[in-house]
Amino acid sequence: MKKKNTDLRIVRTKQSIRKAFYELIQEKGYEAITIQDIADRAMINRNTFYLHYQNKPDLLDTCMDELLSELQQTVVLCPFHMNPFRMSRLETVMQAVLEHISGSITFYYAMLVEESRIYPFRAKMEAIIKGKLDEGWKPAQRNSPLAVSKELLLEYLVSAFMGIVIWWIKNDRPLPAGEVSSQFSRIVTYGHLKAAGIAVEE
Amino acid sequence: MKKKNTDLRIVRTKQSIRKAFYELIQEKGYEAITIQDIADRAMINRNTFYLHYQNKPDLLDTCMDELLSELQQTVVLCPFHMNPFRMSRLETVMQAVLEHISGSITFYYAMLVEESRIYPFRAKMEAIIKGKLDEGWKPAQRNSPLAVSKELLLEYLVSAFMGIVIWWIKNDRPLPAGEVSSQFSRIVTYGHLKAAGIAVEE
DNA sequence: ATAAATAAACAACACGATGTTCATTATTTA
DNA sequence: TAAATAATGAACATCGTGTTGTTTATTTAT
Repeated sequence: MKKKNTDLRIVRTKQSIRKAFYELIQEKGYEAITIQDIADRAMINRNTFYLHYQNKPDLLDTCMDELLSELQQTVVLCPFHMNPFRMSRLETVMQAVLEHISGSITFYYAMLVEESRIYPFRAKMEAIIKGKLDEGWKPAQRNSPLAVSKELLLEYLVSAFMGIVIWWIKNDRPLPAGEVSSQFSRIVTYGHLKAAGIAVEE
Repeated sequence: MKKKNTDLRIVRTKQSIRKAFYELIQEKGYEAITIQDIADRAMINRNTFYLHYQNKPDLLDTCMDELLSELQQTVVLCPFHMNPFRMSRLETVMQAVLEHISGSITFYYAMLVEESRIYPFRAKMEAIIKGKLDEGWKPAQRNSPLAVSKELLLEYLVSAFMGIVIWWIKNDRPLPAGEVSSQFSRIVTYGHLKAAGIAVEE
């Protein structure tokens, strides 16, 4: 049974807060926002904010969960084959995600891109790795049927690289460095099907 | 010409601040640290902190740059072939990075893992993607010479996936969603060499 | 060795944001 | 129409920040 906020004052206030928050996030970034900012923009008293949310992180959580549950829906309902071209599983999911994101691009921008301005460590580290991987590219072969943009490929490599590194740190270094390195290298080089020895429904 | 801090008081103070900061970061996380915390731990007056650093982010920046310039050194000097087994370029760099990280594991943990507790959006989104990709795995083939751990492979896929998504958002959607999806899918499936039509020195 | 320079300590302050309390006013629901 | 409750407005204590003086201790230069 859903607790329904039948009182119009409540839904109206919550809406204004949410709207103000989204606007402010893209104007000055999450960190710089004060409760007073939100109250001013939403044209409510600052106390009223505390009537509905515990604090700023609480509001953020609510917004995140709201949007991510939409994403969840989008992804869960995502069929294995969604069109006549028999797109792969990954391709299908990726496309669905990108299209969902397009509908709420400013919030996703704030959450995923702005974030790296406040915690620039990951981005700085990525830049170093990227610089190294960027050395020694050979020019693309002409008319290669599979050719992808260099920029995209480089981003792909660096992201996977960083992801594995962070996974390794988070899980308290479950494998020796040499083992991780060689497995990573194999996946990158041969693709996930061959590398894994795993069959994935395509 | 290097500006040398010949005054022992300065180097001593800076060292204590740095040490205190590193300790506190792993004890309570960056966000929760106050200047007073650092001053107490370093056994200096709070004002003395402001004599050397502008604020907390400034101190963080200094520490980051210090560590990342070490990483830079490690990576730049990283030879293309570092051992008789003819490791690939990626493998070599990965191994060097992991070994470097092991030497400062607590700071890297704080910067790369703890971060996601403060900005949990990316992690939450990753979990959704991971859940979807985790469906429909087939068991690994026995004795596959290239077999890698499922956990590592899944992390690899999700990280690359998220990296491309963020790249796409950050660069103001430079390609249509369908194009990104199909290129991504190709790289994952066929490996970067075939997918790119690019020869990379191995 | 001594004097000038300066790092560090100590106290005080203004400022801004947070989160809470309480009385009052406005709006909704019964 | 009356009771319930959402919203307002003012006040307050608390905390962390960053700054400004003054005094003490240590280092550097003469």
